[in-house]
Amino acid sequence: MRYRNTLIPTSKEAPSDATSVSHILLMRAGCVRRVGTGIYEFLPLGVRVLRKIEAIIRQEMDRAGALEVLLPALLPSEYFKETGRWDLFGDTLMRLKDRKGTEYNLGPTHEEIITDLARREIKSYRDLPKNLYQIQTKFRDEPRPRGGLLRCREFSMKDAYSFDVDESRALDSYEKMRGAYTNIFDRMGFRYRMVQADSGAMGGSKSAEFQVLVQSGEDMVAACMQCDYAANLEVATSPPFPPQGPDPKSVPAPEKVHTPKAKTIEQVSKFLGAEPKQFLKSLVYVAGEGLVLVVVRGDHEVNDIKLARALGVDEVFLAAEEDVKKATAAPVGFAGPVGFRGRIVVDQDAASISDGITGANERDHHLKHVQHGRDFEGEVETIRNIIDGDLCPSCGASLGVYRGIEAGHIFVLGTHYSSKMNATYLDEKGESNALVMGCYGIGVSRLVAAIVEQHNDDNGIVWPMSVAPYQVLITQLGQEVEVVAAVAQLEKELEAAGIELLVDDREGRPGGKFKDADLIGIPLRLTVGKRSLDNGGVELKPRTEKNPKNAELVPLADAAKRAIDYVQKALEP
RNA sequence: CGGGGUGUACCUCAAUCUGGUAGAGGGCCGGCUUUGGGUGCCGGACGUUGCAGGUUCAAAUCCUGCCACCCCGACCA
Repeated sequence: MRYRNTLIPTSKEAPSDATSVSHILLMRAGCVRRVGTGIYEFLPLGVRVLRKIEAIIRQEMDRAGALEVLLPALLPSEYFKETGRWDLFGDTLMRLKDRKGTEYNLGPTHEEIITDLARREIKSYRDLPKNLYQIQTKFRDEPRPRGGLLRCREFSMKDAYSFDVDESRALDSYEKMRGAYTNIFDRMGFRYRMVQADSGAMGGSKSAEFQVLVQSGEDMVAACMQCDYAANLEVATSPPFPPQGPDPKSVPAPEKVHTPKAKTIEQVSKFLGAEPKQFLKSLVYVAGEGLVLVVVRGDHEVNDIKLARALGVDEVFLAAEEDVKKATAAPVGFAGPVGFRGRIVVDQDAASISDGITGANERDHHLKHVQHGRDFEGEVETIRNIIDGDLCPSCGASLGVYRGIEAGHIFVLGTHYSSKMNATYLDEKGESNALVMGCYGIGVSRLVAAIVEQHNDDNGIVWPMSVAPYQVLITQLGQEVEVVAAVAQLEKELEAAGIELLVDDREGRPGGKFKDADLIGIPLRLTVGKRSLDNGGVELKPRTEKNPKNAELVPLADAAKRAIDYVQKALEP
């Protein structure tokens, strides 16, 4: 492809509404443009990346035995009404009516539609197992789209659904998908972890997320530095700390101390000369109807989702200042479990402190020598966030906490949808059973952004070869006859070898062309100019090589072969 | 939905506080110059200042209402 014949509108300046690296670079490199909040158009360069990603996904899905289908995006409301998700999805569902007033929604995901297909077309155990997938546009009225392609209202997703005779076969299907996903993310050059996730919402029995590790990620993941253990922060665990402090029997009775104006853990610990981990941090939460006093170690933080799960409620949030005053009879900052009338929940690592410091429920006062089980009662749960340095529950090594982008999610669904929609098959005995399902998603357009988040430098994008919009870029400097001829010769040889080639044949100064080359991030650059030819050939420089002086000068006759070798080597597994 | 911020040329932004002919840089078109990391100069096109009201001799600027977008929190590929 000749640059003059394509449309790659690059820009020196970052758009004002972009904050994430991927958003800025995809815009600057002319890959995408914003049309509305959470709605993007793909320009030629961006589409090529998208198609590369899709091709890898298709290959691996097909190889795992999945069958590609294409379901509609425009869905009559009856399907979502049948499972109750017409109401459950709430505002997130994009709804519309036709001229007759019939209700529709745009598909946010396709469990209902695929289950409908299955109940019509899959009748016998002989038809099983089946795994059907599609790559298709999804619509969700997100409360807050953000980060460019990272979180959109219209986005491309690969979704697959497996159907099996029973739970154990469903697990086989799940394992196959796990393997396919691993191949997919490996081939795209990601740094990622497969993590345990909270599978509650979808009603499934087993699930894992594929988290791409980047600073700008929305999710928090605790991952072991030694073994494979990795878990979403809301499900991550760590072994209980050994009891802290002196022998419990030797601890004197609680003693009230005056701590004027010291409210935060930091202030009080400084005032009393104690460490934060000796504190019983007490927080008042609203959970369902009532208030709950939550106690964690001073250097720990409460995880709201873990807390809600422990309490058996949908959600919890910190009580307002007024409610705290009412509940503790003291200003915020002096709450404590001793004498607190109401429900108390204690984190296991706070419960094991034998000699703790905590609020006295009285202005400017704290209590020393406080001990769970002796001085106050409270249900013991694990409700704190895992932090850097906590121990791995699997192997005992150190955990690290990372930010991640959820790029894929795999679930065993069970019969959640099939039983609601009466999707059954006949087994060998002629008995009717519900199909056992699994579902498997990958955010395809999100992957474009995730790749850029992980593969960039100060000058722009650095595409991995497997997903690069073009594999090789020829930067032509000058329009002299011998330069034009050399470029044409290289172009012919490379295209004959099936290399995806972009030739920057534009007029313009070298500086600008080099800047654009780095920005759009083609993995290998061949520079052809009068100077290089006089020096003996063309310059070959991988995008990963930052120093232009390290470009390699190769004879014109060898250049094409060298480039082809480079591309092939980069594509090897 | 709560909190914070921004709307001026295709893009990035000044001018708004203190009302008085709407500007710069980049990009784009034309010319000269330059030619290995965003050359320099000259000329040119591009605007209902988000929308609707109001105040005023006069509104980008002040007032009221609305809309859009971005960021921080509760959901998700």
